[in-house]
Amino acid sequence: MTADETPVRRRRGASMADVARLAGVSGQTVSRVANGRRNVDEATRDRVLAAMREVGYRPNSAARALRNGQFRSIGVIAFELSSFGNTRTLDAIAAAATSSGYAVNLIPVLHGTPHDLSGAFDRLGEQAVDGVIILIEAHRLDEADVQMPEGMPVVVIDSNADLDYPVVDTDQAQGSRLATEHLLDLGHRTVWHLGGPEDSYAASRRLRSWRQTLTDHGCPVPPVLTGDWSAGSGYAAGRKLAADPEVTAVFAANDQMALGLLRALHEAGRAVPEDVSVVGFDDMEEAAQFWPPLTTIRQFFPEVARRSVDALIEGIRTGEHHHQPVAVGTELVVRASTAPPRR
Amino acid sequence: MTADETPVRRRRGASMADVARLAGVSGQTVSRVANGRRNVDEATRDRVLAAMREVGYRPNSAARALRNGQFRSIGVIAFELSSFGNTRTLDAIAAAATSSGYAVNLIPVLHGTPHDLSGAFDRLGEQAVDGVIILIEAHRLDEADVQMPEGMPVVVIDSNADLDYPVVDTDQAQGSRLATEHLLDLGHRTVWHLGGPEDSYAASRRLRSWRQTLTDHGCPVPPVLTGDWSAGSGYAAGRKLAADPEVTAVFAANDQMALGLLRALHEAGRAVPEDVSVVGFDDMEEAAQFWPPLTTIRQFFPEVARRSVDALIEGIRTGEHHHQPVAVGTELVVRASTAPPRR
DNA sequence: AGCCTCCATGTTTACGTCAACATTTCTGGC
DNA sequence: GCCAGAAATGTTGACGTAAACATGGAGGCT
Repeated sequence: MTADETPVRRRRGASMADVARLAGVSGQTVSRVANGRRNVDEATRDRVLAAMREVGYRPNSAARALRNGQFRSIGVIAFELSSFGNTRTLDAIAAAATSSGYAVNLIPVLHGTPHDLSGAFDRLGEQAVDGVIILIEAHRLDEADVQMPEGMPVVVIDSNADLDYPVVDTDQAQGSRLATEHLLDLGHRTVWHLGGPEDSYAASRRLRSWRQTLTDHGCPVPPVLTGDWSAGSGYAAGRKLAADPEVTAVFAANDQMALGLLRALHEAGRAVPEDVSVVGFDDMEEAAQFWPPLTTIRQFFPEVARRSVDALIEGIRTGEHHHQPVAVGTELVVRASTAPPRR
Repeated sequence: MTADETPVRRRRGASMADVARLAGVSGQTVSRVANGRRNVDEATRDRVLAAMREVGYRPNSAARALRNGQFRSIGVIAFELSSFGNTRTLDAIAAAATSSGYAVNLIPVLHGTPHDLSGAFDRLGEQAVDGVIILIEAHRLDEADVQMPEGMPVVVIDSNADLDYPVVDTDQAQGSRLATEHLLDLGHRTVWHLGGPEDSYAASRRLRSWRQTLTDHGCPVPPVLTGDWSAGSGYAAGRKLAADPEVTAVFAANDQMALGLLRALHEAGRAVPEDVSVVGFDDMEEAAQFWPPLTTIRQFFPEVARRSVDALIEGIRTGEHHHQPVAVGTELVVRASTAPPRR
């Protein structure tokens, strides 16, 4: 946090005034050219453009933001990029925001950062952003030194839908059902589940839908194993599953845990898919190269990102927001890790 | 790109003037309190702080930036976050920058984006950043619609060292040597290499060092296979390697390609590590859960990020930069994918 | 007491941009 | 050739902040 006192020797760039002087026009005319206004004479415009090039003029976004009262920038609050889904989503958000003319401010959540005394404001309030997309579990925000300034437009990804913010997310329930039914359709008696952390809404919705699907099909509901999204936790859980000969089909709540699960099964000498079928969730790029290649549920991150950015920009524009949550569908990708149960 | 014309109804927040009025002091005193200056009476400070809280005052970063001539924000130009290393680095950069009081602006490089007509300035120039960290191959910048404004401090990660910018990076050569020598030490006659894309400096340095190491040890240098960092390309290359019984040890230029390589070897019925030993590079979190767990070269991304951010801030402060490239060391992590060659 | 210093606080101003309004120049119609 | 109206261009001011400078009062020293 260290507010640094060292003064900065900042060579300011050329301003509109400089361009105006050189082109022999008023600053306002330069402004008009810079903003692509139509009411400027062709010859004048060319002269101004030339002057701009000559002095290397760049609009000062701070002045612009001050004048306009908005930054043309959106903040993305992310906890850990290490999670595959968040990374993909962030990437897609950046692309979507850029194509809409917005910059992206990445706001990491650092816990345990005792905030600097004097300033009574939180980090987010100081950020130069017009709105925020929250990419982490909402409840984590409480632990952190970030709190939502009043009146700041917000869109939430991966959270429960009863928040007072618009929510955009993958349709977890649909994906989960797809995965579970795929295994049941292959003839498995039931499907085990390796869930994500309990404080994740995405994880709990996947879990709920898996349970519901089993119930709908009249299948017994085995006990749930819980991981933390990491491959390591998938391995730990996998060792237990591998030891149980009853287990013939497992739905892991993400691909990374599925990877650890695969390792545990190999180690225990249980063949995939002959002895045990495995389905993941996400369809990360590597999933196709797992051994065996992983059957999984594909998420459409760019779509989620596009919708989120659009909803946020809408909120910024109007100051209002729709409360219908947006759910983006998923797709089952069948690969070699699933097969009918051995006789 | 669509520069949108829709006007925005932006409810401005409280300004210093509002706080000043409420606290019965001048705006300047509020400014002093907000910036933690010492020369303010205790009682006055408390009164101002209370007023701030009451009106929900937040400093306007645009005005601040305009006044100070700097944004307290750094830009990170990244091409694709999908690459594991870049993601980790970005994450670490965000943490490091935040802890130094800088915000992070994510600037994706979108190719083929014809820039909006009127504005003659490039995207980066309009970004509200004091400096830039380039996370992509420098030559890609030429293809993109981003060009470096003159006088903008820059730090480059993963590039050739003869640029006019400070370069911070993992010590690719050292890591590559570690990997190669580990395999040679185990008794392998030589080591094959599955390289990254040719236009990557990191890849070419890993390749060069691998070759040098073999030469130093008097080992034959097998032909190089080239991938594009993706697991899929690792698989494609792996199929060729798996078909050659001469191959007993492979050094893949990153873990993702190593994953594809492992799959290809399994598919071909060649046991790892009994028939073929494999070493990766990166030590991504999943590497420990590959089958078999992958021996690999660990990179220290937080260290790279910390150094980059520090160097950039230094450049922002002084306007100068050191040209000594910074190389962050790596570490060999031995897991189950490597063993002495079968007799 | 007289004077000087230090410190809290106030006043003025500029940072770069652009909306709003003011002014000038052009166009066309009669 | 004159005038209305449109189009091009100029002038003023405000956005919120903080540096520079100004003021005024308390306390210390001879």
